[in-house]
Amino acid sequence: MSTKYIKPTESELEILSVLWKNGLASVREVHEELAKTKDVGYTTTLKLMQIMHEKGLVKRDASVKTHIYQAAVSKEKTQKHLLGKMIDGLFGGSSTQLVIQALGNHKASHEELEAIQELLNNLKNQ
Amino acid sequence: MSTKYIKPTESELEILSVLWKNGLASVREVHEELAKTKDVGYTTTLKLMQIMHEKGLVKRDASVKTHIYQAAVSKEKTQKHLLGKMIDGLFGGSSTQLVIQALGNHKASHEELEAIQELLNNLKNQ
DNA sequence: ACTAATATACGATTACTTTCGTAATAGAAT
DNA sequence: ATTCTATTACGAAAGTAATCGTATATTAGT
Repeated sequence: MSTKYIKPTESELEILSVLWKNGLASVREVHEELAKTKDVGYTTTLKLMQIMHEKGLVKRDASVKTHIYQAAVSKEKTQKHLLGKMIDGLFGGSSTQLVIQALGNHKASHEELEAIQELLNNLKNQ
Repeated sequence: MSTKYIKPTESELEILSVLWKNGLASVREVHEELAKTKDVGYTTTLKLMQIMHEKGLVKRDASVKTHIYQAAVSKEKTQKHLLGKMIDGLFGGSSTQLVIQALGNHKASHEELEAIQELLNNLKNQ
């Protein structure tokens, strides 16, 4: 039995992204990062991170005045969940369809294409 | 200048999926389909489809008693939009990262792998 | 024409998300 | 110690999404 997966909201995902990049961060640091691309108040970020803590999406060290947060859910698992949901809901369960769309619409460098080629070779030889 | 993209909500996406599959459908038909996997009332589906009509997500023929709906947004464009958003938000802008995740986590048949290979070859030769 | 069945319209409620103001608290500076 | 500053806590409001009950309208059957 695994604990229920909690789907982060969009704003929560933004915060998780910062934490995944930084590892550890105070509310202030997360907020500064968000403020670069978004017009939002400090207490809003704070509140969201508190809610995320209640939900178990982040952990925090509250032993010091300025609480230090970190993600409690892994980037990979979250990606996997949301991707799976998208594949099921939008691409009829076919990851291939999604891959084709993704490759078709977004430019990839030669190195990236090689990386995919390698993965593809592995999958073929199974 | 293009008209603003309207992001369908999750429930709206479910309805769009039915319409993309059926082409044309009444509220009743859409509802029956949703009811297979979801516990929801008829008027809820109706209301959602009315809202979608206001938003321009669906078209309808209201000249007959039982209105006939169809999607007003294409599956491909919607996929592209949501995929792009996901790549930017969750995969650091790298479609390759997403492709690798997708291929790694979800089984693909030999035929599907070949289809991807072909696409890959095309991309390489550009 | 009347009744039953099925549809739409619409408002209200509930739930969830995001927002921020204000108060309380802790630490730093003087 | 007092003041200033940065932080957390908390509650409430605003915004968005989903739900459904009830009223109204339309059609088909008798």
